[in-house]
Amino acid sequence: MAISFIIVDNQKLQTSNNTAPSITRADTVFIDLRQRIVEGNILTGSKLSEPELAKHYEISRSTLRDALSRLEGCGLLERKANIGYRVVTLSTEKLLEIFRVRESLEGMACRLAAQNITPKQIEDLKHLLDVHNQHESLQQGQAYIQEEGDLDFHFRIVMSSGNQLLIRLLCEELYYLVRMYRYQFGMASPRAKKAFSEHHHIIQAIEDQDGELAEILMRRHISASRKNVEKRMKTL
Amino acid sequence: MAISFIIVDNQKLQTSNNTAPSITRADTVFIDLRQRIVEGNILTGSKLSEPELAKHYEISRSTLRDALSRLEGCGLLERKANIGYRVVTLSTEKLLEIFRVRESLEGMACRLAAQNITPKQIEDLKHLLDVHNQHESLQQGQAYIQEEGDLDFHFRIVMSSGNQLLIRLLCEELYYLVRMYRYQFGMASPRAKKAFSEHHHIIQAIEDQDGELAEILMRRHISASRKNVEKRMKTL
DNA sequence: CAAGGTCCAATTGTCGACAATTTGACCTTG
DNA sequence: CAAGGTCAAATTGTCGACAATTGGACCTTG
Repeated sequence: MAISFIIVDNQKLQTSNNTAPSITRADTVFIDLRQRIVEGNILTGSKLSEPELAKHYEISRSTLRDALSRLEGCGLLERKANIGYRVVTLSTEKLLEIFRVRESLEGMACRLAAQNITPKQIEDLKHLLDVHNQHESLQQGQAYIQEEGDLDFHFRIVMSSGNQLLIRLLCEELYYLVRMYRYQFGMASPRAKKAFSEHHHIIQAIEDQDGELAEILMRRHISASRKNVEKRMKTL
Repeated sequence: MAISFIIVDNQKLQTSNNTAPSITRADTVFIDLRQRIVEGNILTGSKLSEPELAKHYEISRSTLRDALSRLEGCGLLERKANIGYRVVTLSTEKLLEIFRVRESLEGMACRLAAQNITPKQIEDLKHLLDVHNQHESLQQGQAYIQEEGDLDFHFRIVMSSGNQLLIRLLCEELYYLVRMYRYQFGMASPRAKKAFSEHHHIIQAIEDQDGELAEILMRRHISASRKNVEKRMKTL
């Protein structure tokens, strides 16, 4: 049921090289706040009260501000001098902007993955698709899982690109925003079956080490999602 | 002589909408530290001593840490829990990663600029090229100015894309890293004349509203720089 | 009643001090 | 001499308090 191991894996990756995890109080608050924001438990666009939050977490404002500044770095909060932090406001325009950035960055990630991915990573990707396929046939319409699975797929491809900068920009920043939109806009895509097919073709291109094709396919895949949103936007 | 108005313009853009600039002490330290890091006055890879820096700027550690956390958000500093902040270490591998990301993001920026740019912005771009051309013919070999001018060109195109996310990722984060590499690796490109020609073609495609071509040309332009670095890397 | 000014409460920015952790020197021990 | 332990100095993490700024209620004034 719970497919989104993303955050956990992400954390592990950052600290697995060192001997000690070395988790700090600001870290835990950062992670908890991030989840609350992404899942919409803290309302979009709302202003954060530092005294209130500090009391809630039973920490000092200094520690809280440390966590908040990191959330700003992820693009989940905005800050104005002498006014404070606000949760970013979601909008269809911003969502379309994210699609454009993802289209270019993940296209490149595919191109690089085609030449850098390991056999084991390919097997894992294929296995992931199988799992998704089973879930899909068992309980079709469960768009939530489908969407989370989709992001998991994209996540792994980016990780396989081997480009640390790409990984940071997408997996540690943009994908949290993406998840935030999915939670709060609840976009149950009617593209489920098409998306499966597209994922399959993308993996095939990567396995064939055809980076050029893999990039094109991924860009089309994301572009189709964007157009889907644009279409729905016009009907409203 | 001084072409890099980039930072100033950048600041203005952020605060021009509000009535008050509302500059804070952490802001000034942030900006000053950013410049010192980019220009290499603070050594790459060196560890920052919070007490020392706080004393230097005559501020408290809290204020300093505010500035440092923002620099971490820009990708100029790295932080480890209980150990502290370090200036990022530069490497050819990382530089190549940046080129890959720029290739994809700025390609998209060009595509979008082709459909969103205003006539005035086009004129300004052409004027900028003229200025660069004059500087080039007057004192050829002054690679420093050429390189700064090149980044200025890229900067303006991204600004013309109209995509706020792209603008933030490139103009407010990645370009400071790029400038850092240029200052410290001092890559006097032998591509000066070619680059001029390429810039010209890119502007033409944008003016013709041919987004597809503009993207291809920009990607080639950046890809050529990357290959240039890769070639040099092998000869060493 | 609208426009503007004045004040006070609340919030953010900044500070210095203490607690927890790391680092390195020094010592012990096999 | 190498490996590991111990301890102290230095550094980072965290805290609570004060200063500066903002926001809004209330009042004044045309």
